[in-house]
Amino acid sequence: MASRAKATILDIAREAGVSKSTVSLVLQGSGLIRPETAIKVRKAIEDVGYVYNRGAANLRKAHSNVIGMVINDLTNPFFAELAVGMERVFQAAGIVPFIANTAESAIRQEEVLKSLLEQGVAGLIVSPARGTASGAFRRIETAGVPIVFAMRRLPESRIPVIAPDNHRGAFIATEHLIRKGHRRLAFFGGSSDLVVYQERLGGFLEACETLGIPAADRTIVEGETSRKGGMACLDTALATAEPPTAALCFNDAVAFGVMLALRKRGLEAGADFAVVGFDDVTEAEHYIPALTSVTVDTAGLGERAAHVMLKMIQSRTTRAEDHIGAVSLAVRESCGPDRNARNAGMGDAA
Amino acid sequence: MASRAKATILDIAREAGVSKSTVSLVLQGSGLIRPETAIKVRKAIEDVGYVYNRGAANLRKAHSNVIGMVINDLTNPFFAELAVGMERVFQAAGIVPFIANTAESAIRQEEVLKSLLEQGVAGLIVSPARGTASGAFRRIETAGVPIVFAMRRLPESRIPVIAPDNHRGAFIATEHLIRKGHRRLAFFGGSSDLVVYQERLGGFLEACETLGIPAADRTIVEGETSRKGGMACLDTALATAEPPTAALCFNDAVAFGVMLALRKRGLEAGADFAVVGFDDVTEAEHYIPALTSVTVDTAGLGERAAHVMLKMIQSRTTRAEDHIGAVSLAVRESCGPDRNARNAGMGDAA
DNA sequence: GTCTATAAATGGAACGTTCCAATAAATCAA
DNA sequence: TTGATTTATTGGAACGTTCCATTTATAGAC
Repeated sequence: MASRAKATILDIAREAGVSKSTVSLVLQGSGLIRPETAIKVRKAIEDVGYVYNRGAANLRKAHSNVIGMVINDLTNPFFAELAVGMERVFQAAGIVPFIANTAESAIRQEEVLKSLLEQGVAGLIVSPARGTASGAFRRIETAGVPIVFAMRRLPESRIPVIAPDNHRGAFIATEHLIRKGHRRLAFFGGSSDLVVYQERLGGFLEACETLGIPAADRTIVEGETSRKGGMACLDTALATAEPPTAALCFNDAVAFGVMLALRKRGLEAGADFAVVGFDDVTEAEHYIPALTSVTVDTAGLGERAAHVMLKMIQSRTTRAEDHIGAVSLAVRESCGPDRNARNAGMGDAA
Repeated sequence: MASRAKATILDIAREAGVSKSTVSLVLQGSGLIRPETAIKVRKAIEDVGYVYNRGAANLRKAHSNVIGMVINDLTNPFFAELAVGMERVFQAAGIVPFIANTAESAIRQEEVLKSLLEQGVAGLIVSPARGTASGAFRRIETAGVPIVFAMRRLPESRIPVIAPDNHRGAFIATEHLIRKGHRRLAFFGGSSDLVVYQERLGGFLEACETLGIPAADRTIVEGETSRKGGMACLDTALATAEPPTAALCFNDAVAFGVMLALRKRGLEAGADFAVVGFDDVTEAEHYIPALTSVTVDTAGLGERAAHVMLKMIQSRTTRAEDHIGAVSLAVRESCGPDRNARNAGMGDAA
């Protein structure tokens, strides 16, 4: 059925009895072409089953309308939501973003970035993988390709970042736990090689400091940012001499893991141990018990990142301002009623 | 910092004091080049900050090493798992697949496919959006681009499909419910414009037929394939004169919704109403109560699809066999103990 | 020494577009 | 009619690669 070699602009020209330039003009929707000619050409395009060769075109015009979106963990619904937010604005701009997953591997990330660059992307939105080397984006910067980081940043990079206010989010969540009457607090999950971790842990520590929780009453357990990691964190923490009564988790996945581990021990989140998550994925409010979590407006940040990218491309700059999104606490069931009211002082001996 | 115009193969040639052909050969790892020359060239490549222009290359060689993955709902963890399975095998083959999301919109899907085609993809793995027109892939077929469907198929298309055995999955799940003693069964969620729906519903109906559940005791409620859809289905079903005591759900998202709605009514999945899901996403076993679900080995199907694609590209064919994956039932808590044992006959009066 | 065989490197055409400068056709003013 | 202006259309060079056919250098056989 299909013709041997794929049709080109010249085949169309021959078919329609015009020159290749005319066809090109029609393809670009130029107003310089007489309507009847345009119709004739469009018909020929249909007839020969033409598909536009963007690679050839880019050779001349060098701006490619492809935007790459590099995501560190596609199976985390949080990032899927981020992606969806971005897509909304790109779609409106007539752009199809290509998503690539790095599965939290710096090596894979390098391959992915290389491939995207070679493809001639117009811009890159990246949530860097854990353990990304500090120079990993040098190549991209010198290539002059606009790039923005979403959700995560690199230690000393000058690349613009779109992210939630992690410090404040952790602060208000911790404050909430303390106001509920908890005196021995934990911070679960994540690892210190992530800037986000430092920000969130920083907020936690500042709240402890400000509201009078001594260092001795803080338990910090690093761990994988997954359900499994959360389960391990709880086990570790409860094995200590003076176990915490509440935990702020690095993200919701960790929090779900903690709640799971609690249930395995016959304890219940809310009643026996307070749990707060971070990111507020859609699942959080449907969980049993519903998870109290720091809302970061994921899709909104995605939209924001996309807008910034569009602006950078349009103004052919490689610089942009950071954007730190507002956060709030969605209070649900997983940290239970006030501890003071229920059994004041229990466990405050230390 | 960055040089004005981006470096090309000629800049490298000048820098290294060789011809452009030599540089090209080095780039392709040809053995015809003297090692010392190759080293010299590679150094020059570094020095000028060269990035390979795959578009230009494809203009000559016309096979592009890009594979597109078109997915209908990225926020469904089920599809994310599918994507991850595919990535595993593509990565091993040194290919970076680009993922694009259609968000279940046929219009968006058309844009996405067009863009991918223009980019010159070597192949396409597609999970078609709901309501895809029957001719939507004609263009791609005539362009001679290999394409396979994953998870979903189109009514009368000849494009190879990689999917689980939906009919059998639904059959064994239904059989399980009947053997547990349920006599009034429901099928929740999905809509008849999806072939998958017809397959799953078909398995449900065949099991009912075979095991003696009369049509009058079957409740079929179509609905969105989401939590929300599942909640609505339960409400509808329980409002009937002779409500069902068990339901097979179109997928896990629907099942989660059903369990949520049960809880809202003070009922519990397992004890008061049996729920079985389909797809067995990782969340299923962590849910409370853990969801009984039809396991389809999502990641495995993803790998399979990727392998088939690779083979098609390699043998430059556009045809391949369908692959129907084996399924099994992961029995967990959401359909409770045997109904016969617990309170035999209750509700069997009708 | 020359002659052949092999190894290494090269020039040039081609790929499918875009876009500039140029041409051809149509319209208008005088 | 002639020239000037506007409207439509067109040829050709350029974009950055690959790859074929050559050329040049190196080595081996006589």
